[in-house]
Amino acid sequence: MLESQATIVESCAFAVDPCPAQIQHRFATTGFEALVQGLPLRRRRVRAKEYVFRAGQPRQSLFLIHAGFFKTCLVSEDGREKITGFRLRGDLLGLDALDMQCYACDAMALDTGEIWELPYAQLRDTLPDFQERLTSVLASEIRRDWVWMLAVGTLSAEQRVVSFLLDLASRLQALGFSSRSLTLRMTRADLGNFLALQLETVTRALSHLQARGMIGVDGRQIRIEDPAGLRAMLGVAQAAAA
Amino acid sequence: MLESQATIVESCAFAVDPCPAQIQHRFATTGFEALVQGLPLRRRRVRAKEYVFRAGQPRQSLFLIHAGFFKTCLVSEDGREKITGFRLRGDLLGLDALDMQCYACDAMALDTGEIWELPYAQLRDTLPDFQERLTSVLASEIRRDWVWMLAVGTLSAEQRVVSFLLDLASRLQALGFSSRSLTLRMTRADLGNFLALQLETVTRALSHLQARGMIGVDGRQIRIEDPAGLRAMLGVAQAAAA
DNA sequence: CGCAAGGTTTGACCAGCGTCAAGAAACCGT
DNA sequence: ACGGTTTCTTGACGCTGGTCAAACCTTGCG
Repeated sequence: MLESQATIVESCAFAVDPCPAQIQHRFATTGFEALVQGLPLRRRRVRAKEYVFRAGQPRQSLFLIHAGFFKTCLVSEDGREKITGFRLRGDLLGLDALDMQCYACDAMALDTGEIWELPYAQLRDTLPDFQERLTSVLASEIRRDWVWMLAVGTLSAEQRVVSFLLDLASRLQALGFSSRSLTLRMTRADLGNFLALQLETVTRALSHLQARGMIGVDGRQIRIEDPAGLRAMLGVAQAAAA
Repeated sequence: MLESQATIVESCAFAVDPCPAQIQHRFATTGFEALVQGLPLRRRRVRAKEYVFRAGQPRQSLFLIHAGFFKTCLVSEDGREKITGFRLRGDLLGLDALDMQCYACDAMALDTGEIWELPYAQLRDTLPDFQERLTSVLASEIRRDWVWMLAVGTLSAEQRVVSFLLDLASRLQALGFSSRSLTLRMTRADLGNFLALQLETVTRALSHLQARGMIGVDGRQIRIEDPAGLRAMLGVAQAAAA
């Protein structure tokens, strides 16, 4: 469960007693790439550790990720830091500050990549259903956040790591990459921050999963050896029995 | 920090080195109550433990809380449950499912209250800046969630409880209630669920805070005796020194 | 009115994960 | 290629908070 992915039907359907309809949490691709195809957008190449924007900078635009791997990251005034998500191609950066003058978080590239700058005002006035699409993406982002809040609140350290790997794998697969082999572009500390764990705990979880033969770990290269086994660790078995 | 509140300037300003502008995380009142004033809305009274809607039910409307105290709550297919927020007057219920056919979460009243049904399609076509307002509320909700993710990821059990109390107090104050005396409408288990704690831990935190003379606890009645002391527990002191 | 069910508090115990530390490996920029 | 920095791994240890259990209180319902 708790996968957020693109075209693939979301695995986090909800158990609801009294109502017949099923929920499919599908975190759809934003579709913005197709939408803005042909528009004369400013494109910007970025390299690892470069900021797309930082919290507090005046907000003019949204950014559509065309390639690369990014993190968005909240910093409180007393210095506590929280990575709010890792973003891939098709994701929008800056959405969370739509109602503000400034960006609300930092957005940093973890890899070389390319982003397309979407001038907000212009798109709003030219694209007919721009606003509707934005609300869709925002609502989707909220549900995605909730699923992680659920994971952090209810899963053990190792389960969280498994959830993350499966989630990332399926997102990458939706983008056309292998679902078995993936590269973590973030540090263990970043991963721990996102999952509310210490970096040592992340390392230990990965080592342990490797010892059990469920994944292969070589630095940031991860091989998913036993997807079914990993999924079983998340208590799907329990649900299947019901 | 990590307070989400209405008219009051948000205390969660961010420390940002390289950029001059300050961020004020102000979780503004939606303003929807004034906006829909005079429209012939269906109003519905609810009592404690009544559902406004449940995950999976077909979504037709948004609901604006006019009175009462509500929780929204995610349930995964394997039965893990997560309260995603407590909602007060002025908050909208159902926003997170804007792009879906069905509601994505349960919304339950924790108290008698009144909600106003906002027919989505109608408002979209009649109110000029309806979409813009929705995106604002959605973006604000995302930031609010992030602040709690930060809290859960970085604060101790007792600090989380303190954060919650201060947050709730300021939200209630913004609605015209006392900021010193408040009633928790949810159970200890609900509170623990939201803060990623066990109910016993919540109880212990409250007891301990009472023993230190910072709050008064009488069942669900809480008195805030030492707001400054409570805020100091959240590491503001550290920031003030910087 | 009294019982049952749900909610709260407190204690005892302990395990999962955080903390600290040290060493190895990988990744720079020069 | 080299030295320095960052990142990763593993171990030892201890604390925070989870678990289990029991008693008490409140609420609602027959």
